[in-house]
Amino acid sequence: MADLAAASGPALARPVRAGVGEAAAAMAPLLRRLGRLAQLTPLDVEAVRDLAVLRRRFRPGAVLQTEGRPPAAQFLICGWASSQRVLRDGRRQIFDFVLPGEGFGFGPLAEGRARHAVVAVTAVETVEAGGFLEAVSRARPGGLRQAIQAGLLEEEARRLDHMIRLGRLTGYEKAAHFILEMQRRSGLAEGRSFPLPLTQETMADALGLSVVHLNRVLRQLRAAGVVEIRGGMALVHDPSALAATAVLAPGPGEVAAAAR
Amino acid sequence: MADLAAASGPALARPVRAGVGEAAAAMAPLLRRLGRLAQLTPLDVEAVRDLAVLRRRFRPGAVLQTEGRPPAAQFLICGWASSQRVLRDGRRQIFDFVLPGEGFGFGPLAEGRARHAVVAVTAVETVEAGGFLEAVSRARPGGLRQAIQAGLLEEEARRLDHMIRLGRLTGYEKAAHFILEMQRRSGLAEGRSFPLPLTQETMADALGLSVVHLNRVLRQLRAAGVVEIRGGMALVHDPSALAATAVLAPGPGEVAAAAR
DNA sequence: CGGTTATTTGAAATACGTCAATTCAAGTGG
DNA sequence: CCACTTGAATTGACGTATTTCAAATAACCG
Repeated sequence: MADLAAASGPALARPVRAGVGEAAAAMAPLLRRLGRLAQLTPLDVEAVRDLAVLRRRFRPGAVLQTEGRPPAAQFLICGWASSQRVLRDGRRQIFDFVLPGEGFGFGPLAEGRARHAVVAVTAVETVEAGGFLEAVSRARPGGLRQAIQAGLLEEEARRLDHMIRLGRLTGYEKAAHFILEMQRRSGLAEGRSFPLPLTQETMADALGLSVVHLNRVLRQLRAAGVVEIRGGMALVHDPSALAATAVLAPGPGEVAAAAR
Repeated sequence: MADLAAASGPALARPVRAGVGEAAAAMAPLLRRLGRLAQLTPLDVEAVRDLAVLRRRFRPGAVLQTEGRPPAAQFLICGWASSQRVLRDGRRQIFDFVLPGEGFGFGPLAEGRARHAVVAVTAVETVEAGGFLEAVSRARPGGLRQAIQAGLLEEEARRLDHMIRLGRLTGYEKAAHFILEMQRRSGLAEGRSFPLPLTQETMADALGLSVVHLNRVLRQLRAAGVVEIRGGMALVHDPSALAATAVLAPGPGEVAAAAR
């Protein structure tokens, strides 16, 4: 379990304005994801590209959104962040991760005070998207607005899966379930490997396990030839075994088959 | 753990149109709750009262909303329901409960297919609120729309609490945490007792525990003189001990004090 | 009252957490 | 290039939490 009180000192948010040169390229992950969620017009793409000027850089442990404060809509350009809460006695629960191209602080829940903190897990770059989004979506209700909406829907679905994972899966199943979700999310579900830059402590706090137990469960998955995590990458050796172990609700496409 | 496959047979949704006579009185719980969430105009109140004609009755176990189908916005007039999902092997996770006066199937998530089923836990009465809501909120953006929004925010907050409960609390803490949440939700937080019409099996499926273990944990809470559940009522003997055991995020009002 | 469902309890097995130590990997400064 | 540090991954031993199985009440309902 992470002692976050100790970590918050050296890792305070330290924004750094980036140059404008490599702006367009940096926004690629965001455009890719938004494009998958909805059809974007050339104007939408332009607007997103312009966000690059607002890039800010943070180091691991930096607090991107404080619990109890009104949240500001942001996109994550690169790196991973966690949405989490820490109890008084130090226990931590991670609710969700924010991957490159994903956003946080959006949605109707954005009004009032944030119910969860968002913390950089790796080095991270963000762009503010508050006022921008309002302007764009008001001008043209399609594209971007729809993409954000779709993103919120996915987040909602993930949270339900996460609750099942936390409440009704064993440690072994939790790990498999989590890795499978991350594979699907990475957009590299076809390949055998994808980036998973999380420490075991972080994963443990997401899965509601102790670090030691997670470690053992991962060893079992490795020994069974199912999946292996090494050097920030997950290597899926046996996709079907992974899917079978992760009692996951059938993915999109498998739904129709299961109905029969 | 509930074997819901077996239960679904005799408990199919069986709507029954209710008379119009006692209409106004029946909507009291709904009006009370909506009124707490936002300021309602006399016109709003009128509109809600008119919903009474659409009342439908269900028996315990009836499916109010099917997973995978497009949801229909509804209010629960009386009785309790659970929002849940059941795994292929019978394991069940309850995400949330719907109490009298609360709604489900609202929000942006309502588009597309429902990610969770809603099932009557007790005998239940509902009213459809789909088209009605659209009409009212479009005509006047205040009151009702605001109340629904506030309800969604509360639901969101509850889910985060639920995740912490599932992932990071012990069985003993889970039970206390849950009972405290239900007390606050009942609107009877001042009194020492409030209705809690759930079987231990249902609570266990919400808390991610086995029925047997929940039973033991409840016995401990009873023996410690903290709280007792009997005959569908929860009796809080020692409120401060209950709050201390439930590692719950401080309630509204305690927040300011904790900030100092 | 009889049949069903919920609660309760005991005993045994397992999953999981904690404590403590060791190994491993990646810097960092000499 | 080599100590030397630091943080993460790994392992063993042990204690506790939780589940499972099985059975015995107890409460409910027609």
